[in-house]
Amino acid sequence: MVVRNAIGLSDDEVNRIFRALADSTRRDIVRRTLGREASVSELAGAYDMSFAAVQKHVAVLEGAGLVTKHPNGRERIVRGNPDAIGRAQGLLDRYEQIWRSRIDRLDDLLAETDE
Amino acid sequence: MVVRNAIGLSDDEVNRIFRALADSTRRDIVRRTLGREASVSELAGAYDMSFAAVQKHVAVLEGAGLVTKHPNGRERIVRGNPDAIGRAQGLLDRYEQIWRSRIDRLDDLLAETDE
DNA sequence: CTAACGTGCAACCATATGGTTGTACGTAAC
DNA sequence: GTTACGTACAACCATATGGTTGCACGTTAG
Repeated sequence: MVVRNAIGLSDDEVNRIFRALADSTRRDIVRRTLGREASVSELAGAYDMSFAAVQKHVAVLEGAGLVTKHPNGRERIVRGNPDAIGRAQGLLDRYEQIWRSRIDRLDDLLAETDE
Repeated sequence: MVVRNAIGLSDDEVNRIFRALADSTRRDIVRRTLGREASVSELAGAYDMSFAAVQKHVAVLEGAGLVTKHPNGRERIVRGNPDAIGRAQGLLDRYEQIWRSRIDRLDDLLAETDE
């Protein structure tokens, strides 16, 4: 059985999401395609690297669910997926909650000391 | 000159933050040490891998600013750093903003069509 | 003082990652 | 129909990553 967290993502899916975001080129592709969809070759033209390299970056993003690819004639249209961003935010939110609960426990300790 | 984004982090710093979060063991260390600080060997005892491996994971997290390490006798106390989590959230917020601004532009288009 | 503990670090290994070039193939344009 | 375009994919390479073991060294306990 695959372990899933509260957000409904497996550990592996979370790994892929953060891994995909850990590269400047890929973050830029997400930014671009969230604002306005683009074909793979259109994206490739924007970076100083081979078409195949950009193609790989898009594949990594697609594997993480951060973008989707839709065939359109001979082109593949890439669109940023805001849902995946939301899921990543949800993950970070949980860390903040843990931190807050720690603060609460510290407050409890102080309250006890006051008694 | 190092390029910095609106959050005040260089591209490289952002890479390190997401890279550090792209590993289940490291995310677990962050969770643990956000809730309650722990020594490196205490952490090492919690995972089925060598002390050195855990030590490396802590080093990666420290390099990303996600945890801090404080000497205490012969131990090193590891604490999760909630500020770094907040910065990562700030980054994802910007993506959401881009998405929203896209929606706004689409709304504008529709509004024009309605006229 | 000596033994045990906690840590840091180097060397090593297998695999993953990020890039390249080259080839093949469907689609569009002429 | 032929040519050019957009994409996919394989092979290859250098480097990064995630793990190991072994050793050195400061600190604490007996």
